[in-house]
Order: sequence, then C-alpha cells, then structure tokens
Amino acid sequence: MDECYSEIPRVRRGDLQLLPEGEASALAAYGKALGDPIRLQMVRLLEQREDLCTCEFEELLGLGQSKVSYHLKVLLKAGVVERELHGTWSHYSLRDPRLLERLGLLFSATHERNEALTA
Amino acid sequence: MDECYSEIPRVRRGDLQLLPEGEASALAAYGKALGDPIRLQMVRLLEQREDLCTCEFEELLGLGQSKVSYHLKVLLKAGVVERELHGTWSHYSLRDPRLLERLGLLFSATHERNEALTA
DNA sequence: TCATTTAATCAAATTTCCTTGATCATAAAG
DNA sequence: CTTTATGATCAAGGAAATTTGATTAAATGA
Repeated sequence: MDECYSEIPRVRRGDLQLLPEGEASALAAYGKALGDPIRLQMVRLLEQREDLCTCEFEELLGLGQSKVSYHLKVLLKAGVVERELHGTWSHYSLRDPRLLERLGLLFSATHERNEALTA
Repeated sequence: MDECYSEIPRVRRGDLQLLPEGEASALAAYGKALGDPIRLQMVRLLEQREDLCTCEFEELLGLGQSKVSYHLKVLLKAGVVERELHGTWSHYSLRDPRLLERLGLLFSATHERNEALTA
C-alpha cells in the first residue's frame, strides 16, 4: 500500500547532476564565512559605513583585538570584505554593499512560507 | 598625514545598529548549514526532483547511510529542507526550490566584480 | 632614538563539527 | 511472529574552527 513510491530507489548514481567540485567548495567556503553571528554583525556594521577599522569593530562589538582580527581575516579570505591600509590602520569595506539584504531574501524565501503555514 | 581618518575611532558602541540577536543566530545557522559541500550537493539534487529519500542520497552521492542522515538532519534543523514520512521511508524536499540560484547570485554579486578587477 | 599605537600572527586550550561503525526503532512482508 | 528494509540515533575518535593571551611588526609622535 505504497501508492506513490513503489520503485525505490527511483534514481541511480549519475542520473542527476551535481555541482562541479570547485563550485561546491567555493560556495561552501562562502556560506561558512557567513555562518557566524559575529561575522554577520560585522557585515551589518559595514552596511552603515563606507569602511571601518579593526579598533572600531572592537569598540562597536565589545570584542578583543585578536578575536576581531581573526574574524576579519575569515571574511577577507572568503572575499566578503576587502582591506585598505592607511598607516597603522586597516580599513575594511564590503565588496557587495547589498550582501545582507540578499542573504535576508535567501533566508526569508524559505522561512516566510514556513510562518504562513504555521500561522 | 592621515588625510581622511584623523579621528579614530570615528564611532562608539551604540552609534551603529546591530542585528537582533535572534536574527543573527538564525541567519548564521542558515549560512552554516549551507557551508558544506555535501549539503550543497544535496540541495543541488533536490532541485532536480520533487523529493528524495535517504537511500537515494546514499546512491546518488556514494555516501554511507549514517553520514547522509547526519547531513539531512542539519539541513532539516536549519529549515533548508522539510521531511515527509511514507512508511519506512523519509522523503526530503526543498523549502525554497530556488535556493541555490539565489545563493549563486549572492556569491557572484561579490566575486564577479572581483574578476572584473583582476582581469 | 624611544615610547606608543594599531593590528597581524602565534601557540595552546577549548569547543564545535564531522565521520564511522554499531545499535535501536518502526514499518512492511512472508 | 519472524524476517527484512529503511533510516534515525548513539558513542567514540578525529578534524576543524574558535577563543585567549602573548608576541611581533610597522608606523607614528615626542
């Protein structure tokens, strides 16, 4: 009495397409960089200023210098932010000023429907 | 001789807005779920079928049952997929069928510019 | 030159995530 | 009832990410 799914598995290896290996890991690296609350807050702050330096993140987030440097480096390596050096200061800015907006869309495209269902 | 940035820090704690705590961690969980190549491949596969069951992922990705279950659970908890039970089978489907498309946009909005610069 | 500021890096400790093989639970079929 | 199939969960180990405090390097200013 399995009306719909009598032929399981319905697919075999190779029947469906996969992401090219390089694309999968590049996307994953990007997702990982955005998968942390501290780094998302950094992005949120950068939305509101042209750029911010390390010590300003320390002040705004109430975090130690070493931790801030660590997370900025993660964002930098993932290509989320870029860095400009001014004397002893490092100034960070967003590569895509609309990043968080787009990420929010991604998220709510999934979760709005959810709320509609549970409401 | 610091022409532009003579007043550092230019901001104080509270001057700029942060994401609400809950929003930051929900978004982070979402990003984290997408920050893994295996899970991205699962999403890629689900783009091509209405739904897939655990053993089909095993077949299509060449992975063991326990590993597949683990990653599906991560996707489920993050709200990326939903699950329907049919007898002894679990069928998983995407909550947002355009997820990967949107994620690609997010990614390339940052990196296209990059390529343009380095080209 | 010497002291100070900014911030990157390092090493160690911790925590979180992922993998693996085994076990458990449930549903279907004989 | 017993057997088989699907798949969730558990526990242990390993790997990777994060935190913390200390050190280092470079630029500035007295």
